[in-house]
Amino acid sequence: MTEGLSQLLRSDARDNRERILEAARAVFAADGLAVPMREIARRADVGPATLYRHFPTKEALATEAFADRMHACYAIVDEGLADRDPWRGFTSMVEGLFELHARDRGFTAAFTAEFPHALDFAADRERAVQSIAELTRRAKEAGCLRPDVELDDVILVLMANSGIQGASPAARVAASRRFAALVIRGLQA
Amino acid sequence: MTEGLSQLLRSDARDNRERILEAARAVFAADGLAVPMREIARRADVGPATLYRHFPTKEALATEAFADRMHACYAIVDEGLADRDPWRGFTSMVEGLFELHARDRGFTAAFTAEFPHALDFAADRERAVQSIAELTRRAKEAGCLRPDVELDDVILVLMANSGIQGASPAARVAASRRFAALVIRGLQA
DNA sequence: ACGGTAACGGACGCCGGCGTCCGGTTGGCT
DNA sequence: AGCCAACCGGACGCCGGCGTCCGTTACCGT
Repeated sequence: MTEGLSQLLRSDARDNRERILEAARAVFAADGLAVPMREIARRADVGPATLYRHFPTKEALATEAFADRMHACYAIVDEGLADRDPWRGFTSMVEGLFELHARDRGFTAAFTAEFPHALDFAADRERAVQSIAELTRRAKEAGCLRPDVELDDVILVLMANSGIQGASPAARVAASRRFAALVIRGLQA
Repeated sequence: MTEGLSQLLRSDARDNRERILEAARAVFAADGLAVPMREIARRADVGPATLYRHFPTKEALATEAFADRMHACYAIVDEGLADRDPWRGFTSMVEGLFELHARDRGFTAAFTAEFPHALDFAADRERAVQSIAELTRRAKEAGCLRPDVELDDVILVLMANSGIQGASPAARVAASRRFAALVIRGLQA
Protein backbone atom coordinates (compact mmCIF):
# COMPACT_ATOMS: atom_id res chain seq x y z
CA MET A 1 0.00 0.00 0.00
CA THR A 2 2.74 2.42 0.90
CA GLU A 3 4.77 1.54 -2.18
CA GLY A 4 1.63 1.80 -4.30
CA LEU A 5 1.09 5.37 -3.21
CA SER A 6 4.75 6.19 -3.52
CA GLN A 7 4.69 5.26 -7.18
CA LEU A 8 1.89 7.72 -7.82
CA LEU A 9 3.68 10.52 -5.97
CA ARG A 10 5.94 13.03 -7.57
CA SER A 11 9.64 12.51 -6.88
CA ASP A 12 10.04 15.44 -4.48
CA ALA A 13 6.91 14.45 -2.62
CA ARG A 14 8.20 10.91 -2.29
CA ASP A 15 11.54 12.16 -0.97
CA ASN A 16 9.88 14.40 1.57
CA ARG A 17 7.58 11.67 2.73
CA GLU A 18 10.50 9.35 3.27
CA ARG A 19 12.53 11.97 5.15
CA ILE A 20 9.55 12.74 7.36
CA LEU A 21 9.15 9.08 8.27
CA GLU A 22 12.85 8.76 8.98
CA ALA A 23 12.83 11.84 11.23
CA ALA A 24 9.68 10.65 12.98
CA ARG A 25 11.20 7.25 13.70
CA ALA A 26 14.33 8.82 15.15
CA VAL A 27 12.61 11.38 17.33
CA PHE A 28 9.83 9.05 18.49
CA ALA A 29 12.39 6.47 19.51
CA ALA A 30 14.48 8.98 21.42
CA ASP A 31 11.86 11.20 23.02
CA GLY A 32 8.57 9.33 22.90
CA LEU A 33 5.28 10.33 21.33
CA ALA A 34 4.88 13.65 23.11
CA VAL A 35 7.09 15.59 20.70
CA PRO A 36 5.46 18.42 18.72
CA MET A 37 4.70 17.72 15.08
CA ARG A 38 6.72 20.79 14.15
CA GLU A 39 9.84 19.32 15.68
CA ILE A 40 9.57 16.39 13.33
CA ALA A 41 9.01 18.78 10.43
CA ARG A 42 12.12 20.73 11.41
CA ARG A 43 14.26 17.63 11.57
CA ALA A 44 12.96 16.49 8.20
CA ASP A 45 13.75 19.95 6.81
CA VAL A 46 10.18 20.39 5.72
CA GLY A 47 7.42 22.92 6.32
CA PRO A 48 4.59 22.12 8.70
CA ALA A 49 2.04 22.13 5.89
CA THR A 50 3.92 19.41 4.05
CA LEU A 51 3.98 17.26 7.13
CA TYR A 52 0.26 17.68 7.69
CA ARG A 53 -0.49 17.01 4.02
CA HIS A 54 1.25 13.66 4.15
CA PHE A 55 0.02 12.69 7.60
CA PRO A 56 -3.11 14.54 8.73
CA THR A 57 -2.77 13.35 12.30
CA LYS A 58 0.00 12.21 14.60
CA GLU A 59 -1.67 8.85 14.82
CA ALA A 60 -1.38 8.36 11.07
CA LEU A 61 2.28 9.31 11.16
CA ALA A 62 3.00 7.00 14.06
CA THR A 63 1.21 4.11 12.40
CA GLU A 64 3.39 4.42 9.30
CA ALA A 65 6.56 5.14 11.23
CA PHE A 66 6.15 2.14 13.49
CA ALA A 67 5.22 -0.31 10.76
CA ASP A 68 8.75 -1.69 10.68
CA ARG A 69 8.92 -2.08 14.45
CA MET A 70 5.62 -3.91 14.24
CA HIS A 71 7.15 -6.26 11.69
CA ALA A 72 10.11 -6.72 14.00
CA CYS A 73 7.62 -7.71 16.70
CA TYR A 74 6.08 -10.30 14.43
CA ALA A 75 9.51 -11.60 13.50
CA ILE A 76 10.47 -12.04 17.14
CA VAL A 77 7.24 -13.80 18.05
CA ASP A 78 7.29 -15.99 14.96
CA GLU A 79 10.90 -16.89 15.57
CA GLY A 80 9.98 -18.02 19.05
CA LEU A 81 7.07 -19.96 17.62
CA ALA A 82 9.36 -21.66 15.12
CA ASP A 83 11.78 -22.88 17.77
CA ARG A 84 11.57 -26.58 18.47
CA ASP A 85 12.20 -26.10 22.16
CA PRO A 86 9.05 -24.40 23.54
CA TRP A 87 10.84 -22.97 26.53
CA ARG A 88 13.70 -21.54 24.51
CA GLY A 89 11.13 -20.11 22.11
CA PHE A 90 9.27 -18.51 24.97
CA THR A 91 12.34 -17.01 26.62
CA SER A 92 13.81 -15.69 23.39
CA MET A 93 10.45 -14.07 22.65
CA VAL A 94 10.41 -12.34 26.02
CA GLU A 95 14.01 -11.20 25.70
CA GLY A 96 13.52 -10.01 22.15
CA LEU A 97 10.39 -8.01 22.87
CA PHE A 98 11.94 -6.50 25.98
CA GLU A 99 14.96 -5.31 24.07
CA LEU A 100 12.89 -3.95 21.20
CA HIS A 101 10.78 -1.95 23.62
CA ALA A 102 13.82 -0.75 25.52
CA ARG A 103 15.34 0.60 22.33
CA ASP A 104 12.30 2.55 21.22
CA ARG A 105 10.46 4.73 23.67
CA GLY A 106 7.76 5.85 21.29
CA PHE A 107 6.97 2.38 20.08
CA THR A 108 6.61 1.19 23.63
CA ALA A 109 4.10 3.93 24.33
CA ALA A 110 2.21 3.15 21.15
CA PHE A 111 2.22 -0.59 21.77
CA THR A 112 0.91 -0.32 25.29
CA ALA A 113 -1.92 1.74 23.81
CA GLU A 114 -1.07 4.92 25.58
CA PHE A 115 -2.38 6.62 22.45
CA PRO A 116 -5.69 8.49 22.66
CA HIS A 117 -7.87 6.11 20.73
CA ALA A 118 -5.51 3.28 19.89
CA LEU A 119 -3.43 3.07 16.78
CA ASP A 120 -4.64 1.58 13.54
CA PHE A 121 -2.53 -1.46 14.17
CA ALA A 122 -4.63 -2.47 17.15
CA ALA A 123 -5.77 -5.41 15.03
CA ASP A 124 -2.17 -6.29 14.21
CA ARG A 125 -1.35 -6.20 17.86
CA GLU A 126 -4.16 -8.62 18.49
CA ARG A 127 -2.55 -11.05 16.07
CA ALA A 128 0.77 -10.79 17.89
CA VAL A 129 -0.99 -11.31 21.20
CA GLN A 130 -2.56 -14.50 19.92
CA SER A 131 0.82 -15.81 18.87
CA ILE A 132 2.17 -14.99 22.31
CA ALA A 133 -0.74 -16.89 23.80
CA GLU A 134 0.13 -19.90 21.68
CA LEU A 135 3.76 -19.68 22.73
CA THR A 136 2.67 -19.48 26.35
CA ARG A 137 0.40 -22.48 26.00
CA ARG A 138 3.16 -24.60 24.49
CA ALA A 139 5.71 -23.68 27.14
CA LYS A 140 3.20 -24.49 29.84
CA GLU A 141 2.33 -27.78 28.21
CA ALA A 142 6.00 -28.71 28.08
CA GLY A 143 6.12 -28.19 31.81
CA CYS A 144 8.71 -25.44 31.63
CA LEU A 145 6.36 -22.61 32.45
CA ARG A 146 4.55 -22.56 35.78
CA PRO A 147 1.03 -23.90 35.21
CA ASP A 148 -0.70 -20.95 36.86
CA VAL A 149 0.79 -18.44 34.44
CA GLU A 150 -1.77 -16.89 32.14
CA LEU A 151 -1.44 -14.85 28.99
CA ASP A 152 -2.29 -11.80 31.06
CA ASP A 153 0.83 -12.33 33.11
CA VAL A 154 2.98 -12.16 30.01
CA ILE A 155 1.24 -8.97 28.90
CA LEU A 156 1.73 -7.69 32.42
CA VAL A 157 5.48 -8.09 32.37
CA LEU A 158 5.59 -6.48 28.94
CA MET A 159 3.83 -3.46 30.41
CA ALA A 160 6.10 -3.50 33.40
CA ASN A 161 9.12 -3.51 31.12
CA SER A 162 7.85 -0.30 29.54
CA GLY A 163 8.14 1.33 32.95
CA ILE A 164 11.90 1.00 32.84
CA GLN A 165 13.19 4.39 31.87
CA GLY A 166 16.74 5.59 31.77
CA ALA A 167 18.87 8.41 30.51
CA SER A 168 20.53 6.59 27.65
CA PRO A 169 19.03 3.89 25.43
CA ALA A 170 22.03 1.74 26.30
CA ALA A 171 21.16 1.90 29.99
CA ARG A 172 17.56 1.02 29.17
CA VAL A 173 18.61 -2.02 27.17
CA ALA A 174 20.96 -3.20 29.91
CA ALA A 175 18.30 -2.77 32.59
CA SER A 176 15.78 -4.49 30.36
CA ARG A 177 18.04 -7.49 29.98
CA ARG A 178 18.43 -7.89 33.71
CA PHE A 179 14.70 -7.52 34.13
CA ALA A 180 14.10 -10.17 31.49
CA ALA A 181 16.32 -12.63 33.34
CA LEU A 182 14.48 -11.95 36.58
CA VAL A 183 11.05 -12.32 35.01
CA ILE A 184 11.95 -15.54 33.26
CA ARG A 185 13.16 -16.95 36.55
CA GLY A 186 9.87 -15.96 38.11
CA LEU A 187 7.84 -17.62 35.39
CA GLN A 188 9.81 -20.84 35.21
CA ALA A 189 8.31 -23.97 36.75
CA MET B 1 7.40 23.20 59.51
CA THR B 2 4.03 23.01 57.83
CA GLU B 3 2.17 23.28 61.11
CA GLY B 4 4.45 26.11 62.15
CA LEU B 5 3.50 28.11 59.10
CA SER B 6 -0.13 27.19 59.45
CA GLN B 7 -0.18 28.76 62.89
CA LEU B 8 1.06 32.04 61.48
CA LEU B 9 -1.47 32.04 58.66
CA ARG B 10 -4.84 33.70 58.80
CA SER B 11 -7.79 31.32 59.14
CA ASP B 12 -9.05 31.67 55.58
CA ALA B 13 -5.54 31.27 54.21
CA ARG B 14 -5.06 28.10 56.23
CA ASP B 15 -8.36 26.70 54.96
CA ASN B 16 -7.47 27.45 51.37
CA ARG B 17 -4.04 25.95 51.72
CA GLU B 18 -5.53 22.77 53.10
CA ARG B 19 -8.17 22.54 50.38
CA ILE B 20 -5.53 23.07 47.72
CA LEU B 21 -3.41 20.24 49.10
CA GLU B 22 -6.42 17.97 49.29
CA ALA B 23 -7.42 18.71 45.71
CA ALA B 24 -3.82 18.28 44.53
CA ARG B 25 -3.53 14.89 46.21
CA ALA B 26 -6.75 13.69 44.62
CA VAL B 27 -6.04 14.88 41.12
CA PHE B 28 -2.37 13.86 41.16
CA ALA B 29 -3.31 10.38 42.29
CA ALA B 30 -5.96 10.00 39.62
CA ASP B 31 -4.39 11.72 36.63
CA GLY B 32 -0.68 12.01 37.32
CA LEU B 33 1.51 15.07 37.45
CA ALA B 34 0.67 16.42 34.00
CA VAL B 35 -2.51 18.19 35.10
CA PRO B 36 -2.65 21.99 34.76
CA MET B 37 -2.23 24.02 37.92
CA ARG B 38 -5.51 25.75 37.15
CA GLU B 39 -7.38 22.48 37.28
CA ILE B 40 -6.21 22.01 40.85
CA ALA B 41 -7.23 25.58 41.64
CA ARG B 42 -10.68 24.95 40.19
CA ARG B 43 -11.18 21.80 42.25
CA ALA B 44 -10.06 23.61 45.37
CA ASP B 45 -12.51 26.41 44.55
CA VAL B 46 -9.70 28.93 44.60
CA GLY B 47 -8.31 31.51 42.19
CA PRO B 48 -5.07 30.82 40.33
CA ALA B 49 -3.26 33.61 42.15
CA THR B 50 -4.01 32.03 45.53
CA LEU B 51 -2.64 28.72 44.37
CA TYR B 52 0.56 30.34 43.10
CA ARG B 53 0.96 32.37 46.27
CA HIS B 54 0.91 29.26 48.44
CA PHE B 55 2.96 27.13 46.07
CA PRO B 56 5.08 29.10 43.61
CA THR B 57 5.86 26.04 41.53
CA LYS B 58 4.28 22.69 40.81
CA GLU B 59 7.29 21.05 42.38
CA ALA B 60 6.65 22.80 45.69
CA LEU B 61 3.01 21.75 45.61
CA ALA B 62 3.86 18.16 44.80
CA THR B 63 6.46 18.01 47.55
CA GLU B 64 3.90 19.09 50.15
CA ALA B 65 1.10 17.00 48.71
CA PHE B 66 3.17 13.83 48.64
CA ALA B 67 4.64 14.25 52.10
CA ASP B 68 2.14 11.79 53.56
CA ARG B 69 2.79 9.22 50.85
CA MET B 70 6.47 9.62 51.58
CA HIS B 71 5.78 8.89 55.22
CA ALA B 72 3.78 5.86 54.16
CA CYS B 73 6.84 4.73 52.23
CA TYR B 74 8.99 5.03 55.31
CA ALA B 75 6.43 3.18 57.36
CA ILE B 76 6.38 0.30 54.91
CA VAL B 77 10.15 0.05 54.72
CA ASP B 78 10.60 0.40 58.48
CA GLU B 79 7.93 -2.20 59.10
CA GLY B 80 9.84 -4.59 56.88
CA LEU B 81 13.01 -3.71 58.71
CA ALA B 82 11.36 -4.40 62.06
CA ASP B 83 10.22 -7.86 61.04
CA ARG B 84 12.18 -10.68 62.69
CA ASP B 85 12.02 -12.81 59.57
CA PRO B 86 14.25 -11.07 56.99
CA TRP B 87 12.52 -12.72 54.05
CA ARG B 88 9.04 -11.85 55.25
CA GLY B 89 10.25 -8.31 55.90
CA PHE B 90 11.62 -8.09 52.40
CA THR B 91 8.53 -9.46 50.69
CA SER B 92 6.12 -7.32 52.67
CA MET B 93 8.20 -4.30 51.77
CA VAL B 94 8.01 -5.13 48.07
CA GLU B 95 4.29 -5.81 48.22
CA GLY B 96 3.61 -2.70 50.24
CA LEU B 97 5.57 -0.37 47.98
CA PHE B 98 4.03 -1.91 44.89
CA GLU B 99 0.53 -1.35 46.17
CA LEU B 100 1.26 2.19 47.27
CA HIS B 101 2.60 3.05 43.84
CA ALA B 102 -0.31 1.35 42.13
CA ARG B 103 -2.76 3.45 44.08
CA ASP B 104 -1.18 6.79 43.28
CA ARG B 105 -0.16 7.61 39.75
CA GLY B 106 1.34 10.98 40.55
CA PHE B 107 3.41 9.74 43.44
CA THR B 108 4.82 6.99 41.30
CA ALA B 109 5.91 9.52 38.70
CA ALA B 110 7.40 11.75 41.38
CA PHE B 111 9.19 8.90 43.12
CA THR B 112 10.81 7.59 40.00
CA ALA B 113 12.12 11.11 39.51
CA GLU B 114 10.20 11.79 36.36
CA PHE B 115 10.10 15.34 37.59
CA PRO B 116 12.16 18.00 35.80
CA HIS B 117 14.84 18.54 38.40
CA ALA B 118 13.90 16.06 41.10
CA LEU B 119 11.66 16.83 44.02
CA ASP B 120 12.87 18.28 47.25
CA PHE B 121 12.49 14.93 48.90
CA ALA B 122 15.29 13.48 46.83
CA ALA B 123 17.27 13.29 50.07
CA ASP B 124 14.37 11.55 51.80
CA ARG B 125 14.23 9.09 49.00
CA GLU B 126 17.89 8.39 49.50
CA ARG B 127 17.18 7.50 53.10
CA ALA B 128 14.45 5.07 52.03
CA VAL B 129 16.76 3.56 49.44
CA GLN B 130 19.37 2.91 52.12
CA SER B 131 16.82 1.13 54.26
CA ILE B 132 15.83 -0.97 51.28
CA ALA B 133 19.49 -1.79 50.76
CA GLU B 134 19.74 -2.94 54.37
CA LEU B 135 16.63 -5.05 54.00
CA THR B 136 18.09 -6.59 50.84
CA ARG B 137 21.37 -7.34 52.54
CA ARG B 138 19.66 -9.12 55.42
CA ALA B 139 17.44 -11.22 53.18
CA LYS B 140 20.46 -12.22 51.15
CA GLU B 141 22.44 -13.07 54.26
CA ALA B 142 19.60 -15.26 55.49
CA GLY B 143 19.88 -17.20 52.24
CA CYS B 144 16.34 -16.42 51.16
CA LEU B 145 17.26 -13.95 48.47
CA ARG B 146 19.37 -15.08 45.55
CA PRO B 147 22.97 -14.05 46.22
CA ASP B 148 23.42 -12.27 42.88
CA VAL B 149 20.57 -9.84 43.53
CA GLU B 150 21.75 -6.28 44.02
CA LEU B 151 20.01 -3.20 45.34
CA ASP B 152 19.74 -2.01 41.76
CA ASP B 153 17.56 -4.99 40.96
CA VAL B 154 15.10 -4.01 43.64
CA ILE B 155 15.01 -0.46 42.33
CA LEU B 156 14.58 -1.91 38.88
CA VAL B 157 11.45 -3.84 39.77
CA LEU B 158 10.08 -0.79 41.52
CA MET B 159 10.50 1.15 38.30
CA ALA B 160 9.00 -1.68 36.32
CA ASN B 161 5.99 -1.69 38.61
CA SER B 162 5.41 1.94 37.73
CA GLY B 163 4.96 0.88 34.13
CA ILE B 164 1.79 -0.96 35.03
CA GLN B 165 -1.03 1.29 33.99
CA GLY B 166 -4.71 0.54 33.93
CA ALA B 167 -8.06 2.20 33.58
CA SER B 168 -9.16 1.94 37.18
CA PRO B 169 -7.00 2.15 40.29
CA ALA B 170 -8.50 -1.16 41.37
CA ALA B 171 -7.20 -2.85 38.23
CA ARG B 172 -3.79 -1.34 38.82
CA VAL B 173 -3.66 -2.64 42.36
CA ALA B 174 -4.73 -6.12 41.27
CA ALA B 175 -2.17 -6.22 38.48
CA SER B 176 0.46 -4.91 40.85
CA ARG B 177 -0.21 -7.71 43.30
CA ARG B 178 0.25 -10.37 40.66
CA PHE B 179 3.39 -8.68 39.51
CA ALA B 180 4.70 -8.59 43.07
CA ALA B 181 4.17 -12.33 43.42
CA LEU B 182 5.99 -12.97 40.18
CA VAL B 183 8.90 -10.72 41.08
CA ILE B 184 9.30 -12.25 44.52
CA ARG B 185 9.41 -15.68 42.97
CA GLY B 186 12.10 -14.46 40.60
CA LEU B 187 14.18 -13.03 43.41
CA GLN B 188 13.88 -15.96 45.79
CA ALA B 189 16.86 -18.28 46.20
C1' DA C 1 -17.46 48.72 65.77
C1' DC C 2 -13.96 49.91 63.20
C1' DG C 3 -9.52 50.54 61.05
C1' DG C 4 -5.51 48.31 58.98
C1' DT C 5 -3.68 44.83 56.61
C1' DA C 6 -3.23 40.13 55.06
C1' DA C 7 -5.27 37.47 51.70
C1' DC C 8 -8.32 36.74 47.66
C1' DG C 9 -9.34 36.10 42.71
C1' DG C 10 -10.77 38.10 38.22
C1' DA C 11 -8.36 39.85 34.41
C1' DC C 12 -4.32 40.58 31.66
C1' DG C 13 -0.33 39.68 28.48
C1' DC C 14 2.85 36.11 27.05
C1' DC C 15 4.18 31.96 24.94
C1' DG C 16 4.17 27.68 22.27
C1' DG C 17 1.76 24.26 19.81
C1' DC C 18 -1.95 23.48 16.55
C1' DG C 19 -4.06 23.19 11.85
C1' DT C 20 -4.85 25.86 7.45
C1' DC C 21 -4.55 29.11 3.51
C1' DC C 22 -2.33 30.92 -0.51
C1' DG C 23 1.42 32.86 -3.37
C1' DG C 24 5.54 30.89 -5.13
C1' DT C 25 8.29 26.94 -6.89
C1' DT C 26 9.49 22.78 -9.24
C1' DG C 27 8.94 18.36 -11.34
C1' DG C 28 7.21 15.89 -15.45
C1' DC C 29 5.11 15.57 -19.96
C1' DT C 30 4.61 17.15 -24.77
C1' DA D 1 11.42 24.91 -24.41
C1' DG D 2 7.29 25.66 -22.32
C1' DC D 3 3.17 24.74 -19.85
C1' DC D 4 0.35 22.88 -16.24
C1' DA D 5 -0.53 20.85 -12.26
C1' DA D 6 1.26 18.97 -8.22
C1' DC D 7 3.68 20.27 -4.44
C1' DC D 8 6.03 23.30 -1.10
C1' DG D 9 6.43 26.22 3.08
C1' DG D 10 6.13 30.85 5.24
C1' DA D 11 2.62 33.21 7.54
C1' DC D 12 -1.72 33.56 9.90
C1' DG D 13 -5.33 33.08 13.56
C1' DC D 14 -6.78 30.13 17.32
C1' DC D 15 -6.46 28.00 21.65
C1' DG D 16 -4.97 26.70 26.30
C1' DG D 17 -1.73 26.91 29.90
C1' DC D 18 1.36 29.96 32.37
C1' DG D 19 2.63 33.49 35.88
C1' DT D 20 1.47 38.24 37.64
C1' DC D 21 -0.90 42.67 38.85
C1' DC D 22 -4.17 45.24 41.40
C1' DG D 23 -8.81 46.52 43.05
C1' DT D 24 -11.74 44.21 46.41
C1' DT D 25 -12.90 41.38 50.43
C1' DA D 26 -12.90 39.80 55.08
C1' DC D 27 -10.17 38.53 59.04
C1' DC D 28 -8.22 40.03 63.49
C1' DG D 29 -6.77 43.19 67.16
C1' DT D 30 -8.15 47.17 69.68
